Amino acid sequence: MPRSKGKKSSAPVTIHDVAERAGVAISSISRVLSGHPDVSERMRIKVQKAADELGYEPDFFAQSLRSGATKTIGFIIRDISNPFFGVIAQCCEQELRKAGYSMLLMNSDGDVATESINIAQLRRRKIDGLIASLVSEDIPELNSTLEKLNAPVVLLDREVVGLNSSAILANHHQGVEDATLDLISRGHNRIAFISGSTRVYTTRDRLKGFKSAFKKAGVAYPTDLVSLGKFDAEFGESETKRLFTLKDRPTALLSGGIGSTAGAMRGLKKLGLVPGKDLAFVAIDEWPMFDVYGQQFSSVYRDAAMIGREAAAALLEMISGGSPRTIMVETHYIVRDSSSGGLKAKKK
Amino acid sequence: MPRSKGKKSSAPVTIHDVAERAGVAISSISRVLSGHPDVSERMRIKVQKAADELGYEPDFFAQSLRSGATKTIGFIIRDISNPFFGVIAQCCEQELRKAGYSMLLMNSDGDVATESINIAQLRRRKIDGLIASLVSEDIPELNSTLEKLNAPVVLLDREVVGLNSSAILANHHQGVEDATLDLISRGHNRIAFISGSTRVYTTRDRLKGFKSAFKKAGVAYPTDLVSLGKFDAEFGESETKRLFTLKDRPTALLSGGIGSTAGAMRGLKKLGLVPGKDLAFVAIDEWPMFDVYGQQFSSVYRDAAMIGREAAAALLEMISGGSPRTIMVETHYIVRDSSSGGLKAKKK
DNA sequence: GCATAAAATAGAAACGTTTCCAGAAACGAC
DNA sequence: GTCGTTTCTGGAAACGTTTCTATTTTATGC
Repeated sequence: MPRSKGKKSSAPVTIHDVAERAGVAISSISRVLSGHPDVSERMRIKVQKAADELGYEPDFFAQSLRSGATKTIGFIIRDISNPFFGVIAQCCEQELRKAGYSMLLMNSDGDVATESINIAQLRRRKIDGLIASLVSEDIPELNSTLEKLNAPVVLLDREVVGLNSSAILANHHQGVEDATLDLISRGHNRIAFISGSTRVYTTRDRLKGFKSAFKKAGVAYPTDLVSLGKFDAEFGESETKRLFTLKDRPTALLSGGIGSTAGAMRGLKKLGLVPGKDLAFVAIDEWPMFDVYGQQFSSVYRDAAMIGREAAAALLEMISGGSPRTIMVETHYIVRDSSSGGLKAKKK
Repeated sequence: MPRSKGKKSSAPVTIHDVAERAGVAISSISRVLSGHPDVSERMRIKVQKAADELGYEPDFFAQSLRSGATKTIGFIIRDISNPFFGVIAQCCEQELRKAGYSMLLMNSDGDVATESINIAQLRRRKIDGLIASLVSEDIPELNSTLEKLNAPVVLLDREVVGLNSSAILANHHQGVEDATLDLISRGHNRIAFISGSTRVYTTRDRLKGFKSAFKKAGVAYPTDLVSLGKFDAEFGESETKRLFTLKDRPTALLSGGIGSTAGAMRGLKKLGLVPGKDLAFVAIDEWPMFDVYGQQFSSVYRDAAMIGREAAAALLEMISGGSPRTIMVETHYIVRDSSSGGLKAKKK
């Protein structure tokens, strides 16, 4: 018995009670409260009064069962404790709330199976729409799973071919290329790059920018310093340790995403290397308050709040019949202290 | 029409379809699938087979409407982009998911009215339980609003008198007292303290620790350096600026909570003051990765992941009939670089 | 084999809405 | 007045389950 008994909490007031009090049919109550046009002024007042007096609130589940609309949006991300996702979720929830929708939050824990279970759960809950940052883009059953949802979908930084969904994509390659070119122009050519799996757009687009910078600069692309695997901190840390203990070790590092950056920073610390001094360091995506920490980190910045708002807007648009669309969000290379360093030996 | 038509998506399979296929009554389907004891093995197999073949999934809303249980938990916090809350939400959601519950996330934006609207919304959605970090403890209608929910409640770091709910409280005063005593022993007596409103337990308990440290040390308590108002960064920044431009300005600062800390750091930066050098600085609550930033910040630490898990556990316990309980989480003063500084003039 | 109890099943009544349909009232035009 | 339209209202049928009650079947003890 999940709902506590409540000492003397009178049974909840239903549409029948209102009908009885107003002395009209229940269908009239429903019509008045849902703003149906064919209702006389006299009826409207009578019903409104009775409803107010009784403090009537329509039962959500009965409404959803009958009408099919749940006013509920699913939100799936790897990990809500990642502050970048946190900002997206916050802004998104605010926008959805304004429009009368509530948000069902689920962490996928970066796991394909968990993600799939979550989507199934959301389908049973008949969500009106889904906003998701998927673990991977090329899971075989993914498209059919999402289509079975029978609800509009907005993907965050993912490109799933053949799926009729909206997407909020970031223009990663631009920011990463700018950052890489800056590092090259400072004299670096051994630049390390750590990011997640190439099975998602995010990584592929970052890599594109990284590669094109070397091409544009006419410098050899350091294949051995590129490490792509997972977005989490564990991977970032172990790969940082590995790369920075190589014989011909890198002089600069780009870390892709909050998780990678966290891992990289921890790894560097354990190796006793200081960003901005012993190496040049650029983080892709910012931590909150990145600009005020004692040490100033360079970054490739994108506006998480805007991503959240745009995702909500795109979804609401689709719910009310609009077509899917793709929104491109700009990224910007922000130069701070940590872009220096790593070349002392060579400068001499 | 919120649910898209779906080109040829066959109508969803209902319990009637399964009953027809298996050649039994619909009540038998329900009994088998909900694990009712009075079911023959033959029936169980027959029904299971039919259900599997049709890919039957019970309609969530019909179930909830009839049974009253929604398997949904409300989660209300000020702001999910605060990484401290993010960790709590993440761990909490994981635990709830394991138990078959989903989480409805709502930001209160630190606003009493928004919070109240959110609670009303959750009531209409007949949540099975609520986990909340409330904006304030002494809103007049708060108790009745929460009681009308008719579901168990777990409060995060809040003490609401007369409410029959569980609570996860942190032992703030211990950590704050330790930190303050350390600063006093280093020679500080002009220590500033910024935190949120005293209308919540969090602030009151921190203040208690702050005050008792001065008493224990026999040092005059600097009333003019205590600033209590809001938890957000704006307040933290403006108060930091105000306090550190006083004539007899403080030599140390404790900032209460992630928001205050963010604001304080920004304020100090604008004033050109460096923590650990121009002043001693202790943050109450940690940022993720606090320990690896170039600059090492001292903190009063508490385990957010544990808070999230405990909250989920306490709620699930109450849902299955257990009594409310209060869990006390320890805090620890962690000394890092930023506890130094601020006393150069005096040292000479 | 027969009464009796226990186990298994079917049927129907909820749960609280929305929405369809039919009919009543009101209205103007003739 | 009668007729055809509108405008409004009431009744009832959904929506897809769970659960209560009644009935049938099976098992048990003698």
